Amino acid sequence: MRPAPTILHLDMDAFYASAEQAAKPSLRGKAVVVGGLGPRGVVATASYEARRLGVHSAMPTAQARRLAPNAAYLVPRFSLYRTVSDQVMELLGRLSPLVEPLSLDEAFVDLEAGGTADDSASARATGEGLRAAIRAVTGLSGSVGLAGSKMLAKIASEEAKPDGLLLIEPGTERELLAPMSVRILPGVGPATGDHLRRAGMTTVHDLAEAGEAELVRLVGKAHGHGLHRMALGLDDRPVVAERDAKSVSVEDTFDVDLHDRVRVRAEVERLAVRCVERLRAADRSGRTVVLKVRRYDFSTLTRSETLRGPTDDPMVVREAVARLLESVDTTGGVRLLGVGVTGLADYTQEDLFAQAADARELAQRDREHHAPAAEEPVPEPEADSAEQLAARRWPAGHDVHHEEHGHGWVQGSGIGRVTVRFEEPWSAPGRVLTFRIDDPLLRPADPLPLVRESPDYSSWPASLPKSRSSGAAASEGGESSP
DNA sequence: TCTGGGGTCCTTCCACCA
DNA sequence: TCTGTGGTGGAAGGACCC
Repeated sequence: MRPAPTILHLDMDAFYASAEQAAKPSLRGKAVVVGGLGPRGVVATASYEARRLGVHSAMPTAQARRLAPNAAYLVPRFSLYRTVSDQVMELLGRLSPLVEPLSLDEAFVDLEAGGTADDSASARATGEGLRAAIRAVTGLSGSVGLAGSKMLAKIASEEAKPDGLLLIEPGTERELLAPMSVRILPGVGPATGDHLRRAGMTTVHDLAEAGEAELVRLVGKAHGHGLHRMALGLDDRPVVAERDAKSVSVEDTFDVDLHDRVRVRAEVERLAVRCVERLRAADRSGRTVVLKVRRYDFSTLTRSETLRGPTDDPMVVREAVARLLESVDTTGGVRLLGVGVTGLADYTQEDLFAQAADARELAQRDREHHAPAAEEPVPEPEADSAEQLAARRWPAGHDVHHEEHGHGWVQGSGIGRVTVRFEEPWSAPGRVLTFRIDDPLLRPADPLPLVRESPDYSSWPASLPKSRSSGAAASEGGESSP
């Protein structure tokens, strides 16, 4: 029996950029690029207006600026996106206990498990209801794909974009997939795509025809087997609600390559502490410590060390990465450093005190053999320019509050000045004023909700929404917009 | 042109052990 | 005792995803 199309895939449209446009009336209908704004930044999301100019995610921001010099360039505000994401996920949770989030803006839902759909008609109605609910509650649009499997539901939502819904009727999968590029299949990226193309396979039809043995020969056992099944439209992976993280890591790309070995070591230890903070915040510990180094030529290497038991002790992780760094040649320069912990557990081993002592002893011996720590020159912090200081204090796109002018956001900063546009998500586009970066009346502010009058969806999806005036507009102080 | 950050999974190689 | 074999765990790298 063919499965009913009751796997739903939701994908919010240009999520970060749309959230920024919803928060900033003056950006609606304009090209907006959200991503890293430094010399080595890349685009996280581009609004559809920016996409028309050729800007897309993962593109270096410098290249995007050449293509779209007049676009608004903003740094991501994850706290805002997480708030909106929570609202969306909460709505999905009403449809089924089986919700599998993939990221802040994407999730699978098993509608049949939730009893909210059992055939094409009910699935379509639920999908349309969901899109309306998301728009009402968050002010943003999402695209919905419905199919009998995760793979097809995801392809459907991709095809439905932007702001649409597509249901793939059972029985039509192979026909639909056949002419599509192999790149549509999950797990086929640039490398595998090239590999397959060189073997003469460019469409899903080509893969289905090639047969499993040939695909296994080309791309390996696990991948080849999966690829062949997907090319036939077969995918029985279940929607999995809870997924435990398997690793925790932090990494930094430096605006300028690091050459000073002492500075490299200091950065690695700083990352180790940050990594452990994250680990502890998640109430986890880990056994394998990983150091990642990307060199000046973009070559990347990793070094790892497995401890006797899991740890969440910053000292232990710091010392482990310092040992790992010893085996890495950093002459020529380092562009990125990362520290991660894998082999996660919910406990730490009692023995770890001993382990920490061992590590300290090792480190001590190490120092005795090398230059004593106390005599190591402390890396001189590089002097920040006034522009860097301003950009750090007033990041582009972040909310601010001015005692006289009310709520606004940073449009730009530099040379001791910060430019603010005063507007709220529900106001008309506002005016722009410039202040000194140390203006005492200006301070950073929390994002405002994107929707002022949030309708009551508390009994959704069982009944139609009733209008309600919510506390969503509780802006600090409650000033009206200028 | 010049490539982020946070993850997952797979493959290969090697050492160790029975 | 020597040699082959198969399993397992760790290390390293690569591809992919959002």
